[in-house]
Amino acid sequence: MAQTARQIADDLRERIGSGELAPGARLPGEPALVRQYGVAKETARRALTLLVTEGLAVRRRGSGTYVREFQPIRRVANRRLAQEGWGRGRSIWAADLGERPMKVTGLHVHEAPAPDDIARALDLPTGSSVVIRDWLFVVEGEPVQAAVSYLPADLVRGSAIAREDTGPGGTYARLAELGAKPIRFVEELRARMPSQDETERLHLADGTPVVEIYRTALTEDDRPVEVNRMLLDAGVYVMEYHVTS
Amino acid sequence: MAQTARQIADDLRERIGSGELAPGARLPGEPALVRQYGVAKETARRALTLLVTEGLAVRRRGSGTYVREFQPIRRVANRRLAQEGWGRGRSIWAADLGERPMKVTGLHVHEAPAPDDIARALDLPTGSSVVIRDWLFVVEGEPVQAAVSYLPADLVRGSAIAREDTGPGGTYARLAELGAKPIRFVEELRARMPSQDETERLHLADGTPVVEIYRTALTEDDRPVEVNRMLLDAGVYVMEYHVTS
DNA sequence: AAGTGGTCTAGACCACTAG
DNA sequence: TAGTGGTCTAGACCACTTC
Repeated sequence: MAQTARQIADDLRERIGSGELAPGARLPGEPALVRQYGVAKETARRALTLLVTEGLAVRRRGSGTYVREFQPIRRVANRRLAQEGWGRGRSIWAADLGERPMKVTGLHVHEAPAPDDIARALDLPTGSSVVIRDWLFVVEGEPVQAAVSYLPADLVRGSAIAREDTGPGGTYARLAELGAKPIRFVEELRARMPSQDETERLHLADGTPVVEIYRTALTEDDRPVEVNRMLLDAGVYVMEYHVTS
Repeated sequence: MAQTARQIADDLRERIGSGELAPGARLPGEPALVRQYGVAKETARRALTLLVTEGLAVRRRGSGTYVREFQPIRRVANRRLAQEGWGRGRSIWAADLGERPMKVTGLHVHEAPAPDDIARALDLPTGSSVVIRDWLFVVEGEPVQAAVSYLPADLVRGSAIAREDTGPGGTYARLAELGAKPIRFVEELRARMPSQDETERLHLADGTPVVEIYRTALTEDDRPVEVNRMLLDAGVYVMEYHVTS
C-alpha cells in the first residue's frame, strides 16, 4: 500500500502508460484514492495534481479526473513546399488535421501606438502608429488560437486592411495591391506556461503550455510589413516546417 | 488583506509584472506570506505553487523562491537562408545566442529495432533495425537538449555513423559519402509538459514545458535517411524558422 | 440528493541550504 | 543552527455536475 502522493501518481501513470487507463478514461477520484491508499484527501488530491501538471490528466469539476486526449491540429508553415510532394505521408503525429472547420471570431480592428518590440520588428520608430487586427480561432466551439496582427498604419491606413472585412484574398492580397506583397516570413517560436488571462481566453486545461509564435512578413526588397503574434493551445497543435538545404 | 491563494498569487504576479520583483529576485517566502496575509502555511504555499506552475517562479529548496529568468538560446532551423541576410536584426526575443559554448555529453551509439513511428517515418518495414545515436547538449553545466538520431542500419552499418566518432563533417558528411546526402528536412514540433524522467534528465524546473521536435532528413530523390528526435528545455530555447513563398 | 472536485485551516515532521 | 521549502494529516465548508 503506497503512501505518498508521488507513489500514487506513479501507480496511475503506469496504468495510463500501459493503456489500462486509455485516453478519455476516468481516473479514480479523490475519495476512491483515499479509500484505496488510506491517505488524507489532500494527499490524494496532490497525486492527481501531479498528473494534471504533467499534462497527463484533466480535471472536470463535479464529474471526475480523466486521462487527457491529444488529437492535434496540424499547422503547416510553408504549404507550398509541403504540397510539392516531398516528405508526405510520413508524419510522426497522426494528423487528424483536415476537416474540422475552423472559424474566426471576435475580430477586432483598431489603430494604436506599436509596442516597443513590435516597432523594432517592423523597423518603425518607437511609438509609431500601427493597425492592429486581433481575433480568435475556434474549432468545434473551443478556442484554439489567439492571433494579433500588426501593420504599419502609414502603409495600410485607408485600405481594407484597416477595416474588419479585408475582402477577397485577405490582408496579403491587399498588401500586394499596396506594393508590399509579402514573400518571405521569419517565425520565432517559444513554448511556455500561460498566464491566467491566456488560460481563460483559450479555455486551457491546467497543465497545458502555449506556443507563442511571432511571424514577420517581408517583401521582395526585404521590408517588414506585418508582425503576427499567435498564441496556440499546445494541447491541440502540432507545427510543421519544411526546411531546405 | 487578501485571503486566498489566488489573490496572493495575483499580488505577487503584479509585482513581478511591474518590475518591482525583477528576474532573479527572491520572492517573499512561505513564512513571510503567512505573516503578511494571515493565512495558513499551505495556503501561502499554494500561492507560490501557482506562480511556479505558470512558469513565473522557481523554487530552490532551503533557499527561497525566485522570479524566473529567461535568457534564451536561439535555434535557427535553416541557417543558410538566415545568413542570406534577410530578416536579420529584427528579433522579437533578445538572442543571447552565440557565445555560450555548447557541449555534447553522454553520446551513446547502438543498433536496435526501430520503434513503430520511427520505422514509418523512415519508410522501413516494421521492426527494421536502425542505428541509434543519442546524446545530451550541455550549456554551462546544465543540460538543455536531449537528442536521439535514428538511421536505417542497412544504410549506415559499417560506416563511421555506427561508431561514436563520426569524423569530420559528422553524420551528414558520412551520409553524403554513402550516396544519401540530406538536402531537405521536415520538422514536426510539439510542446507539452515533461514526464518525470524527462524532468530529471534535463534538470527541468517545475512549470517548464518541453518542445519535442522530430526532424526527418530527405535526400534529393526524396528518400528519408534519418529521423532526429529532439527534446528541448522550453525555458531555454527560442526556435527560428525562415519560410519562403 | 449524492458524488465530485476546489479551497482552506492548524498543526506536525522532514530535508536541504546557508551563514 | 536557523531559515527555507517539501510533505502529510484530519477535518471543514463550498461549488459544480449528474441523475
